[in-house]
Amino acid sequence: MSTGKQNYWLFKSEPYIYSIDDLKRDGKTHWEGVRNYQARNFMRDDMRKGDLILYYHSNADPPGVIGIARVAKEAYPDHLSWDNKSNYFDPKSSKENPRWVMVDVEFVEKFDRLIPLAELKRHPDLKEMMVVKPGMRLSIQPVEEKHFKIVHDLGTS
DNA sequence: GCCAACGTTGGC
DNA sequence: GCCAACGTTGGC
Repeated sequence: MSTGKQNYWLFKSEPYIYSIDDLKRDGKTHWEGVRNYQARNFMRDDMRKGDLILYYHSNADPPGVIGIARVAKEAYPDHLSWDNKSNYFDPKSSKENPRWVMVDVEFVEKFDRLIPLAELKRHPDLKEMMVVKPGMRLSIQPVEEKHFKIVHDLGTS
């Protein structure tokens, strides 16, 4: 899957924990605390610097895509996983043998409006997009280029 | 706040 | 290696 060409992603974040406005303020952040193997493998194996990200607000009212971010640094060990004072501590991870990784993400743009999940579900050309599938909980998802472009257009037109 | 869907853990 | 119990996610 990692072909060297640009890939596209969707990152979920709960806005009251870390919203796109937080990312805009910070400019760049560590995408910390991913503790799901599928999501980790995407970060570790397929994510490249410059990949573009649909920034998704989950557990929001309504949930949906609110902007664009970019991969600023490729996967490296998540040091919080061996920090026993962190919420993200995992006793099975160590400095010698890290189990989890994170990437750095930078702000690109905030949409003029949030594109609600319901609107994505309704869109005839987004039926195959992962995020609209029932029961899809993965917090980091690959996105097809054509889907990325459609959602980007919805957010900026 | 509910709860269905899903992932992980751990006893056997 | 099965699978029940448990914890988490996240839309509603």
